[in-house]
Amino acid sequence: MSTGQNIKPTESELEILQILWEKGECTVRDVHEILEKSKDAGYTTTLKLMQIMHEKGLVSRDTSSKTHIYKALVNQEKTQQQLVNKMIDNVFNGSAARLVMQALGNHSASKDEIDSIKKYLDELEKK
Amino acid sequence: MSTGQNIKPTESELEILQILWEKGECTVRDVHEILEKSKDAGYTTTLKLMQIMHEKGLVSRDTSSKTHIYKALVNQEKTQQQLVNKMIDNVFNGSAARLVMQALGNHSASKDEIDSIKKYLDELEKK
DNA sequence: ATTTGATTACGAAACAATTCGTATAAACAA
DNA sequence: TTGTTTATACGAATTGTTTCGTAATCAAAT
Repeated sequence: MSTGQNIKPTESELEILQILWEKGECTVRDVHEILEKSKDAGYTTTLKLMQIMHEKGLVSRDTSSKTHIYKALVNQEKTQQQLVNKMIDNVFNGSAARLVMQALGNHSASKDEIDSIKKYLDELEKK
Repeated sequence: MSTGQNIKPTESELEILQILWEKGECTVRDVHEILEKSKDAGYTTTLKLMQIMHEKGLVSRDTSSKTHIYKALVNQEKTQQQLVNKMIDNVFNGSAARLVMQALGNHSASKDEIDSIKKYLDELEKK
């Protein structure tokens, strides 16, 4: 039971959100240039995606100058939370613990990572 | 790098795989009756999905009797692994730790769950 | 044998996501 | 001004997913 919108970015949209979350404000070209490195798509494709994201309310757009400036409107953590919860339900039958173990098992977490997770668990347990 | 197939079940396919993983062998009706509880779709929809899954090699099908018997062909853990890795990349910028914390943060893990995760982390750290 | 019920097969519609070609407009340089 | 470059807008093709109606098939009951 959440008060917020129901966000469901597609995969392509998520790629773009990632960039916007990191960079803050971006033009289409900014985004496209980063996207290009890992993906093979034309400029107008990126443009169209970002326009659609704007229609959906995922991003804001400043059109005061010719080159428009985009910014993520959805919160990174909230979005991540939503996607993780969905995956827990959808893929791990509701068990957060199993997801966690699966995540750590393969993805070879570093010792530092493991320690920070432990600390986090301790915190969590106090409450 | 990975030797195995590249599995990418859709959301509906995942729902069905969940059931097959739990139940083992199933007819379309078996699956459909379970699906119906949480979802509103017709019988032939479920049938069609399972036929497509068969074409894709996600499930096996025994057609020796009129009522066909389906079984998951893709491994549960491997599939989960693949999806989690994808999410780590796609949503958490490569940080497993962040996914873990996000997963535990909200989804109100029980004390038991937390303890079992801690134990798991200890094991992991020994290696 | 005929009817009834349950099953699979097939095809197509409805919808959503992705991609890109082309048109148009603005900014800028010559 | 005129041409070049860089934007956005728009529409449409393509592909993938989900849904379901209808037909054909088989088995079991009458």
